[in-house]
Amino acid sequence: MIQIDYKSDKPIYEQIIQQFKLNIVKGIFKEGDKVISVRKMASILDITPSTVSKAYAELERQGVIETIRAKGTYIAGSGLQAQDISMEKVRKNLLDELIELKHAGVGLEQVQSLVRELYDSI
Amino acid sequence: MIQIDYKSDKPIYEQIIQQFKLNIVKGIFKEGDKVISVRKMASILDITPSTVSKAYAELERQGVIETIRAKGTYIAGSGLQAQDISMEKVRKNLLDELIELKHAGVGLEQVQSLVRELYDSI
Amino acid sequence: MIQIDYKSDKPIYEQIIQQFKLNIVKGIFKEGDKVISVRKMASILDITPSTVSKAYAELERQGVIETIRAKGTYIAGSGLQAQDISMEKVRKNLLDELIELKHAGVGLEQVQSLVRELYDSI
Amino acid sequence: MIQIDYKSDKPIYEQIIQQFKLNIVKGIFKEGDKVISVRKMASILDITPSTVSKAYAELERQGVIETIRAKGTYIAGSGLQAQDISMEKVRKNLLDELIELKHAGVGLEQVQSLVRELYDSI
DNA sequence: GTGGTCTAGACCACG
DNA sequence: GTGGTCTAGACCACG
Repeated sequence: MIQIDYKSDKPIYEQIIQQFKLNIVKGIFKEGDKVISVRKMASILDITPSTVSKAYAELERQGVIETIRAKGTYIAGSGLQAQDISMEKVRKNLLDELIELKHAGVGLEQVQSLVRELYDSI
Repeated sequence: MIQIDYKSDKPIYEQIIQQFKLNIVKGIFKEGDKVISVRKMASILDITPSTVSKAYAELERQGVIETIRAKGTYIAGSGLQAQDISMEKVRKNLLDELIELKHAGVGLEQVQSLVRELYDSI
Repeated sequence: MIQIDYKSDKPIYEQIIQQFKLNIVKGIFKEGDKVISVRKMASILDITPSTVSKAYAELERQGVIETIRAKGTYIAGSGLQAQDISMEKVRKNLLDELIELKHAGVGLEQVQSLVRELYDSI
Repeated sequence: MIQIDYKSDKPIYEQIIQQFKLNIVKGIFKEGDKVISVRKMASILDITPSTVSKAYAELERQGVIETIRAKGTYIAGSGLQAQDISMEKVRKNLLDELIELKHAGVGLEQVQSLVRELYDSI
């Protein structure tokens, strides 16, 4: 369910966050689903529980999951999620990549086609 | 010419690299233009020279600038540049942002429109 | 009568305690009223009886309810209750929120108006 | 500058956050002031750096401080801060204390007077 | 059993 | 020197 690239320069806790969002988009994680516990996730991924904890805390802050005391963690409803996205940050990151592409001589049409391909692959 | 956001989480040397590419795309920097020296750039931006050095080294590696011994550094021709772009990395980063957007419920058409807007603003 | 927010970070037993006080203030629970048993409350709220037990024990310690051996539990008279409030704790918690508000630039008058609104809503 | 009550049930990192806000309100910390480094704060308070780090991360999320890469951390402008306060949470916590007070028989006027006293003491 | 807090470090990129 | 990430745990309240 959760694929971690240990060689990536992207922090593990960020990879976990992204994988959660990916699984939700793909319909693998559905609203109300119980999320594997911090300890179990940690032992499966063979990382320390604090790293998983950090990811879960951020996911909760973003409204992606909800924690119920001493019971566990659950996938939240999609209602909460949409509003919390930091569009400003996404725009900036997107702009960074587009500068890279435009500088490399890739035209808007090719970019659009790449975007479509990637978006549909999600 | 070079705008640095010191509060950004993006490393300063990466910001310099990006600003060079942006200036080239915008036509502000043209092939054969002399590039300000490491020391001058460092004093203008009020940062340590080694940071500028790191940026220039990477720009040279990517074929964006060329250093001619004892003469100085120049903007390279666009021929060299195009091939060195790391499409793999751009794809990955683009995918990251698209996951974020799709999870937030932003549809492909809206994404395309955002991409067009940003691309054209460059 | 008793509303529990299972997603809240406030412990369930504390929520029960507060709901009792709220019901008494609102006149829904009156002196001498029989209080539902631990087991019934637990099954109604779908929580473990020990949690209800913990709430009742604290309510009794605070003089809000009284247990009469083998007869059951009852809402106590208001005489007992007033004195047991931990003003020190309330002051501290109140201060915490006021610091938050003052830091956010909310003036005393706005705070007073908010306090009035909330107090009257109880 | 930063007073920690090690006996308090309030987490240390939350106490640090609150002390920052208090110092800003009191004018002890001013916009642009350099904030003591994570390591120094940790050694002064005799706690582990990760706890200070957690507090700083949350303060940054709230826009109270800003981190400049490898240079250090600074008190942010008050412009950013006001908007980020979670009024919902403050309202809830305030309501909790007001229920406690109303249940204890404390009238609105007394509450207002207490609020004034505490607010002015900040 | 659950997540939250904290310890006491290590290693890292950045500047 | 700086903050960010991660380790490998301990202890805790809650249920």
